[in-house]
Amino acid sequence: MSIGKEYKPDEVEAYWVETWGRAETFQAQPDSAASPFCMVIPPPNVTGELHIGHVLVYTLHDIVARWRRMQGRDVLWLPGTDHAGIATQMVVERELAREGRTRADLGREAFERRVWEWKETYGDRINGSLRRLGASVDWTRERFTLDQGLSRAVRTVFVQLYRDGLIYRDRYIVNWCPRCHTALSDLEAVHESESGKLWRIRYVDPTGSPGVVVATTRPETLFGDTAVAVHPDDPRFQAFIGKHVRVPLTDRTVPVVADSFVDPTFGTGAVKITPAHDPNDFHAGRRLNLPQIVALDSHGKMTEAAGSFCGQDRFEARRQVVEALAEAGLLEGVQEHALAVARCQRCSTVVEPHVSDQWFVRVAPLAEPAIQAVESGSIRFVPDNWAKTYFEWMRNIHDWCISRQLWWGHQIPAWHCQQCAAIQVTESAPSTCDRCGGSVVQDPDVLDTWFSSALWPFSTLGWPDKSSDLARYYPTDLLITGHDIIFFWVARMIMMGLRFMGDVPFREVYIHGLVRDAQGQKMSKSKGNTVNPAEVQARYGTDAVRFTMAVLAAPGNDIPLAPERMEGYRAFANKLWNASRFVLLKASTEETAGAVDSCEPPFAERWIRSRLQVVIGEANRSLESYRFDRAAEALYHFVWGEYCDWYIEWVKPDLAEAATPAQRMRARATLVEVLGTALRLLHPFMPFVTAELWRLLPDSPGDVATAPWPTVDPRWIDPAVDAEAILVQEIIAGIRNVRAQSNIEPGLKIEVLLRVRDAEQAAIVARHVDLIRPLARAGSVRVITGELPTAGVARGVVRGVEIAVPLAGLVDVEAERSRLRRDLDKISKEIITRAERLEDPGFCMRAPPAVVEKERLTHRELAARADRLREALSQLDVGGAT
RNA sequence: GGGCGGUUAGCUCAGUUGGUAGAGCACCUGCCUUACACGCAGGGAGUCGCUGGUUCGAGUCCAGCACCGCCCACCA
Repeated sequence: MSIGKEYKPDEVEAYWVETWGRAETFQAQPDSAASPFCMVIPPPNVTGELHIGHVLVYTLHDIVARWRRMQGRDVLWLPGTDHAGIATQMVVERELAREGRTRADLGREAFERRVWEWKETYGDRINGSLRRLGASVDWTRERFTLDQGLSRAVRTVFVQLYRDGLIYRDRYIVNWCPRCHTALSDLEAVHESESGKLWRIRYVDPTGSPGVVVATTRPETLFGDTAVAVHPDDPRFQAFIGKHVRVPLTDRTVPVVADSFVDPTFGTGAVKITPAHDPNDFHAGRRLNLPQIVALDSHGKMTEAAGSFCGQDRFEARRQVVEALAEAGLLEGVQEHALAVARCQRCSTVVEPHVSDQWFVRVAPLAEPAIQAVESGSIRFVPDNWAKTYFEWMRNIHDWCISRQLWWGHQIPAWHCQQCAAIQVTESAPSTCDRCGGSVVQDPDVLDTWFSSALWPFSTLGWPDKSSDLARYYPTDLLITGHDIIFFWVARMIMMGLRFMGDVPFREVYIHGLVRDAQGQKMSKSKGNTVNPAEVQARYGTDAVRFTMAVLAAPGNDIPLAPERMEGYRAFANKLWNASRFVLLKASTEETAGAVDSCEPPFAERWIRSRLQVVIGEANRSLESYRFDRAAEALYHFVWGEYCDWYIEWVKPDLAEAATPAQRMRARATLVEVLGTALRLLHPFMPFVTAELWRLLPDSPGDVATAPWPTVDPRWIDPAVDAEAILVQEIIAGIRNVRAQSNIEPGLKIEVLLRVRDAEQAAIVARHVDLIRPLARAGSVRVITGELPTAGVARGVVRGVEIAVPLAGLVDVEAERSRLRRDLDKISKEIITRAERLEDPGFCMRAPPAVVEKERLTHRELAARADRLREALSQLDVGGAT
């Protein structure tokens, strides 16, 4: 076995990606007696690339998966990809555009074939990235939202919901993207605040009165006006209600109607009603039985209804209409006006309210039980404040427009009769119309991508068949996802799961933050601050990237990803590597001895084992509550701050020639055992380096991924030992501090004198002189019972233990004086605050006696120490003078 | 308009039940000490957003304010 000075992630990762990729390590074991633990992956876009946000989610998933697996659970982490309707179609259309073609040139079938080719070509990229991340998914159960099984699930759900009256078709005003040429759901129309204008336009009364001035942000839609509305109680307009006014630039007149939805305080108090181009007006139109006039077509261009403006783009038309109004003397004013513009989530085109035939899910009846499930605790959000967001949305939910005028997706299982226009909704194509016998044609629309995603937790497990996987793994245990898709995905999975499985789709939902850049800015391609996963994995190692994600994943917080953090955890991986290197070099000896068990565990061993139990407990508690950050931090601190910084240093003498064989064996065994446990604890976070090191351990115990998860052995927990070790460590640090502050040559062996507070401390120091001496680079360490010498020494104090290093002639008098003064200053301030507290009768009477007593003791001690410092200072002056 | 978060060291953030403010990074100083310079040792650094209240005692509990962020929304 050879192990280099540097951890080289690329070689190690390549080996393990290969090993884990071909082995069946991560295949679920449905026949095992182990209790199942299931997660479904939030499916990435099949033609997309893994971005840094995926790295976060999948790292968190994998931590849980590996941890649960090591705990002995039968883990199923099910992988798969999403067909991602609009997104994918756009990508392929863009490719076509480069060839100078459109999807219309190809026709639907050829276009669909083209997208499938894309999927075959690029679908593997995402899986390769997932492998390189170390994701321990069950590849034998991989799914795709458009594969046969899932498509059948989609059709089954659609048909059932239709028969239950929860899916309906309506000619309705929807969000329409004129560029993508499809309807969008409310969620896919993203509102952005922009500055616009509010125009005041006069609608004259043909009978002669001045008419009514309306306020609008969209003058170009006036060609679609079919009424002007005012508030029924608005005194300004009483005379006009029921009369007709002329729509500017046209010959049409429309009635002035009264409706209480009009806000008399806004604008002029009168509003034009354009039922075909404004959601509000659409409803008003339905209420008031107004006709619809379509002034804008599905491409956002003016129709013939706009007369001479016909064919113009909507924004151009707006300019020209305003101009024409001004010329006609009908423009009464214009003002700046902040408005929320809805844009297409995919292409940012301004969304147009558009009346068309669409399919909808009646959501309210589905939402009710979904709210219940979270209220009752059947589903738990982590952190739980996300439940509020969920409730807020669910309680105000609107029907969901699920039809898209796209070609890539699940075609709606509805057939239209070409003769009688009857609609049949069935899972497979009927041969003829069941009403008139005419020929039928399938509805051309496809379903919103999120429709199939909503079924993911059960469709992937075999539903609608009663598969054994479904029986064993549904409900899944945990869903990990971002808050940005709580409405898109989480809520809908809950509704569909409850409806079709009669049970929740998952018991817990962990909501992670968004990955941002080091300055906390949102990452975006346009800002150029994105982080490429493959790049950082190559630079820092996958384990470092993963560990960074884990340690930054504080619940409720976004993840500011700074390169320095990844550098830091690359160093940690290297530290672990080198600590292991030390252990392995010491352990790979020919020496064998049997007497290990018979000798008492030395103090350092008792300490590190005690600390180990504590960190195991901490890791467990943290993981149970999804505090990935705490678990990672605890492990980092244990490995680096305790195992490496103290235990390895303390144990070195036991490994030396001068030690007994039994001491050496004991030390080696402990080093290996504690390291092995640390490797197992770290494995979920840093799978590669831990797997490699575990493989190199003596007697090569197999794959760490299937090694048992450590459990706390309470017999080793010893708070007294912990406390004792802390005192010893602080004394060492105190001596080092004296050395550094007094500019004592690093290599020089010094004499150390200690004045302790009590017999207990004296005993502790006496017991551990051998632990103090080498780390303090001291030739001798002596406990003095009387006063410490005040002249010719460098001194310090820690936890009531006063330290003096006699160094005749070597003491830097100036440095020592300023140091003593600083100490005295600090202590004096502390004495004052404590004295004030003790003089406060309120404190003495009301605070618990123990607290008061402790305060009094500390005060006395500090005062005594201040005296000694003053003494030392005066002596220093005397000594310095000589 | 409604809702949800946040404000603690130069940066990013921890701070469990109120009891002398922490970590990582950055910074300064000294060390190639025989696992590791991706390292070792030491150090400096904070009016815990503001104002009031409860309390012997508030970063922590309460109220108000300020600023910042996010989400939802059919006020033209």
